Formats: sequence, structure tokens, C-alpha cells
Amino acid sequence: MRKSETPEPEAAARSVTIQDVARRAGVSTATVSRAIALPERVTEATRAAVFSAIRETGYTPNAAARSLRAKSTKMVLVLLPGIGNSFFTPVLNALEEVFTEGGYGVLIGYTRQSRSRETHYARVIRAGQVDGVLVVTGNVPRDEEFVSVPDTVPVSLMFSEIPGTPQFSVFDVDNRGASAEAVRYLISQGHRRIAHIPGAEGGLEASERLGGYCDALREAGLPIDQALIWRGASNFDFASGERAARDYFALDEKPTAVFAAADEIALGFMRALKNRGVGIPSDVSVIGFDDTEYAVHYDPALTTMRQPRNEMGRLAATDLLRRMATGRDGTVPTLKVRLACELVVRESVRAVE
Amino acid sequence: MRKSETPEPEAAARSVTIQDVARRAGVSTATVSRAIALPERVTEATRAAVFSAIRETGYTPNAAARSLRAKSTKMVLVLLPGIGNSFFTPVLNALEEVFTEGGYGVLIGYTRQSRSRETHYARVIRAGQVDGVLVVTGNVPRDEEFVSVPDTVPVSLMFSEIPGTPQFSVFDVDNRGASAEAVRYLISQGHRRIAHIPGAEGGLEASERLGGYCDALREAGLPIDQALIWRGASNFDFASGERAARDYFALDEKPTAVFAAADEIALGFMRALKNRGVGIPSDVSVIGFDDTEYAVHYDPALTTMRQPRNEMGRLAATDLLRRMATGRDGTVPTLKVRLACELVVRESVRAVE
DNA sequence: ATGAAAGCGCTAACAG
DNA sequence: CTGTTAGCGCTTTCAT
Repeated sequence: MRKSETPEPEAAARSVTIQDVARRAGVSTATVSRAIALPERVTEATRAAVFSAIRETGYTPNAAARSLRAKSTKMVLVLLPGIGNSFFTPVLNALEEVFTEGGYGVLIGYTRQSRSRETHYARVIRAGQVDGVLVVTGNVPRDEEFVSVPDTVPVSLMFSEIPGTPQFSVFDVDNRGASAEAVRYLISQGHRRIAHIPGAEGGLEASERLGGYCDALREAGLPIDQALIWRGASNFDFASGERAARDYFALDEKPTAVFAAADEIALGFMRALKNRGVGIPSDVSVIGFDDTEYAVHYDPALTTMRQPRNEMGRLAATDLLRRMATGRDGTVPTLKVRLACELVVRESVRAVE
Repeated sequence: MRKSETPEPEAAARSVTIQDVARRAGVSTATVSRAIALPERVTEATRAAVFSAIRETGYTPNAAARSLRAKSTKMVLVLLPGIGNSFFTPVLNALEEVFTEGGYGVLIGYTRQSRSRETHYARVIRAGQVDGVLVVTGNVPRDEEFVSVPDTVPVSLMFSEIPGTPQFSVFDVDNRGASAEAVRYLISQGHRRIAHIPGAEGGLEASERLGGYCDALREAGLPIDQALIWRGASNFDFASGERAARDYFALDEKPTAVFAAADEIALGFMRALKNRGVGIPSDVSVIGFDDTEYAVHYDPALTTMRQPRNEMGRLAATDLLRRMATGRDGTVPTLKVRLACELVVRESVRAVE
């Protein structure tokens, strides 16, 4: 291990630059740069000399200098809402994998539904710190600055579109249609009195899912009863489901089935009911939305509409990669991809009559 | 909205630089730089002129140029193992919050227990792309290059230390002691025949927890029976718990209680038992480790040893912030912080006899 | 095929 | 208090 690897004893702190490599290889810095970027454009001998100099010095190109010159940072910003549920874990996993493979680093940002945070990240983008942005959230970044950015940096949206923004690629599902399908399934199992626990108001996903619920009811000639729509969810979380349970218990004429706008809501609701001795699905059937990790492991295993989160992540990342590669000339068209959801039948719904 | 915000029609693509601001404000670039960094060092009038020029032009300092000059990127790298469970969600949440507040961006990297990935991230560090590194994982990055980096960039470890690396700060829990405490609790409830489902072999955490299990048994004068140690976990995941259930059913003389090395393992195990009609805790008591989000919502709610993940994240981030602030002179001592776990009694353990 | 030189956008001496 | 100047480390013409 004891080699001539320490250039000069006194030059302790300074890190090794392309200059050091050039000197050592007996060539110019331009040649070193070329040997790395365009190996076929230098002599075999030169290349060898350069690479051994690189190895000997332990040289790694400085990212900031490269970015400054190239006007590209090889980083993307992934914006998440930052609510602490696990819905986003597989998404982030897929994104990190594809981006890293494509040579990009992943900078994450949690917007936490806060204006100042959105402004902060808008600044990050304008500072040229990232080459692309992926907004993974049900919450629309309302910041004007934000919507004004994308002419220079490609932006994609996951799960929730922003109406009137053709400059963004979008990867989502048909929330309304899938929700209708979920409710139709309940109806097909003989349920006639079906309640709904919507997500937090204000979000596009929540209102679409509510819309789908109503569609299916209307379609079947069933009445839409406001007493069966248990609003008040603060998020797609357990607590919202537990809160909805109070509405259930307050009701005289109970529904036989419930469509929750998210798995976590469904799980919270089920737990609260079981705690008070209500059997699922013997007394009430429950269907969720998302198919998160815990849906299958819960008891009873949750019947739900699966959103292909991993696939959506892979597609969104691949598209962004493609758009970033083609400069910012906007020659690459944006994509609006709507994936299919899939009904996953497990144990939480039973047929009645 | 139609204002003079478009500087020159032809200067479309080029982004606004400090030069543009200086010209507009009628000062030098140095003054602009100062007005931003050291506002108190310029005249009131100058400051006003500069800031209105900034506003008018929509200027945002270029991150790459700043990093190149300042030799600091204001970014940290958070390395995660990348297994798809939700254990890390709150950790990442805490980290992002503290780092963002401290003015740092968070670059994430999933090592996925892959050598090449570790090498990749070692390169990111050496490229000066980050000012600090947080290794959040039970898996030790074995890469030599990795261990050789930290003289230049502060590195901290969470959940699992690397023996012989005083240059890293460490934030973990006493896995062995906490596990012993969990098993002691089982013993205090009258259990004498207690099984253990260890985590994946090779990890320090898994072996420590197994050690704690043995400690508590020995302490109580109970035999350590290899037939009650159900090895074969591949990770801290559901599947490992389900696999352990097979060992349970294969056994003639069943244990009355089980200590699982992680909540997810416990949940997978419980689910498998319940599926075959085994009651929890009526037939078997189960205790977990971690207190992840789902432990409390499961039925029965899981009794477990809580790791203060959020607090650990906050402390680790704060320490790294502090170490990054003090240059790389290494004058700031590293910390070895061992936090206390807490037994959370819920419904999955019952007293026997 | 290689080298010289310019310059990306910014900050930090150093003068004035 | 403000301007001039140099230069961070790299890539990229433009010559040779």
C-alpha cells in the first residue's frame, strides 16, 4: 500500500485536479479531458498514460467545475409531499434505480404542502442545480414561480396532473374510472348501501375518486346519500379512517360496504371497527385504493384497486431521462400516460344476499 | 402581468447572471455578491438598487459556480440500503427536515447491498458533490474506497456502527440490551419457552439482537434451545416472518412466546399463524422490535421495543450539520450516541399461568 | 492527435 | 464602501 500515492507531503488538503493528472501523464489538460470523454479520439499510448496517471493519483473529476462548464448537473429533483406514509417508498425506489442507471443523482425534496418550501425548491431549480424535476404528489404545487420554471428544465408529474400545463409530462391513473370500478365490484357482490370515505378535500385525486363512487351508484340506479359520504379526512392516513369510523357508529342504518379512498384510510377504519367488535367482512365489507405494502398482510387482507406505482415510477423516470438528454430545446414532446388500475380481490369484501 | 420582465427578446435561452444584475443596478459584480452575502457591508442605497435589480431580472445565483468557488456544495448524501420497507420513511423525513432547514440539499442513494453501487457513491463523494454523508443502514459499506473518504468529508452512521472507525459519528441503540429487555418482559409475563426469529445473518443488528435474547434467557436460568431459533430471514421483512411460521408449525412442543428481530418479521409471522387458526396472543405471544408505523394499527396491536427513529434522524442530521460547518479541519469531535429504546406494551403479549 | 487559451458564473483578496 | 482582478476545475474551440 505504501506507494508514491502522496504527491507532496505539504499539499495535504488540496484534492487532485486534472492538472495533476496532466502533469503526471506528460500531456495537456485538454488531452486528459478527451481521454476520459472521447477515448477513441486519442492515441492508444496517450490513453494508457492518462489512465495510469488517473489511477496513481486517484483522480475524480470535480462535479461543480464540470457542471459549470457543461451547464448540466446530472441531477434530478424529486418532489414529494412528505406525509409520513409508505405509499411513496416503492415509487422512490423505482425512481432512484432508473435515474442512477441513467447517470443521474436524485435530490429529494419534501414540500409538506408548504408554500415556502415550494418557493425554496423553485429556487433550487432556477439555480440550475438540477436538470429535471419530478413532482410526485397529490398536491399541486401552486407556486407561480414553479409553473414558470419548466421552459428551461423538463418537469414531470406523477399521480396528479395540473390542468392546463401541456409542458409537463404526466403519469397517472384514471382515478375516477378505477373508483367506479371498485364500487361496481361492491355492487356486483350484492351491496346496495355503500359508504365512501373520501381523501382530503382539495386534492384532485380525492375528488376524482369521490366522482367515481357517485358514477357507479348512479349507473346502478342507487341513491347518493350524503350521510354515507364521510368527509373530514385530513390525508390519506390511518387517522382519517379512524375518524370515519365515528360516522359509521353514529349511523342508524349502517351500510353493508365501504369504499375508502386509500388503503391506509381503509386500514384505520377497519381497525376502529374491529376494536368495537364489528366483523370485517362479516358485518361490513371494505375496499381500498392503492394496494400498498400492508394491504395484503392485514387481517383480513384488504381487497383494493392496485395502482402500479413501481411501473409508473419507472416510466416517469425513463421519460424524464429522455427529455433531459435532448437538450432543453423542447423538441421532445411531453407524454400524458394514464395507466390501468387493477382490482385485487382478497378477503375484506363478502357477497351479501 | 405584462411587465418589462423580459429583458431582451433575443436573449431567450441564456439565464440571468450576476453580470446582468450588476449592469442593471449600475454596480460591479462584487458588490452584487456582497449585497447578497453580507448585506450589512454595503450602503442602504446600493443594497436597494441591487435587490430591485435582482427582482426585476429574476436572478438566482448559479449553484455550480458558487460551489466551484466556495468548494462546498451545500448538499449531503444520505445512503440507504434500499430495501422496500417503511422503516426508513420517518428517518428520511427527519433528515430532510433538518438538513433543509440548515440550508443543505439531500441527495439520496440506495446501496442495495451492491458493491458497484457503493463504489459509485464513493465516487460521488470524491467528486466533491456533497459536503457530508449519512449512512443509514444496517449494512456496512464494505468498500475500502468508502472508508478512505472521510478525511475530507464528514461521515455519520445511523443504526449500525462500523467497528474501528472513530472518524465517523454514530447514532444507534443498544440492540443487545434492548432485546434482552424485550425477552425479560416476556419472562416477566410467565413465559418460559420463548422462540426467536433473528434478522438476516451477517448484519450487526441481527446478531446483537440474538445476543440479547440469549442473555435474557441465561440470566433467567432458561435453556437456549437451537430449535427455538428460527434462522433463515433474508431481511427485516414480512416474508421472513412467514418463513419462520413454518418452523413454528414443524415443532412438536410449541413455544408460548416469540421475540421477532423486527416488527415486519413479527407481523408476517402473526399473519401466517392467524391464517391457520392460531390465536395471538391467546395461543402465542409475540413481541417485535422497532415500532414501525403499522405495529400499532395491526390486529392485535403489536407489543414492541421502540427505536426513536425520528429523534435519531434529527440528532444525526444536526451533528452532521455542525461538523460540516466547521470546515474539514476535523476540529469538531465525532459523536457516538446511543439512544434508549422503550418497551411499548400493546396487545400481542399475554401473561401465562 | 494534441496543445494553448478562453471562459462557464461566482467570490475573495486587494486596492482605492 | 466599492471596483478590479484573479482564479476555482473543467471542457471546448481553434490552431498546429
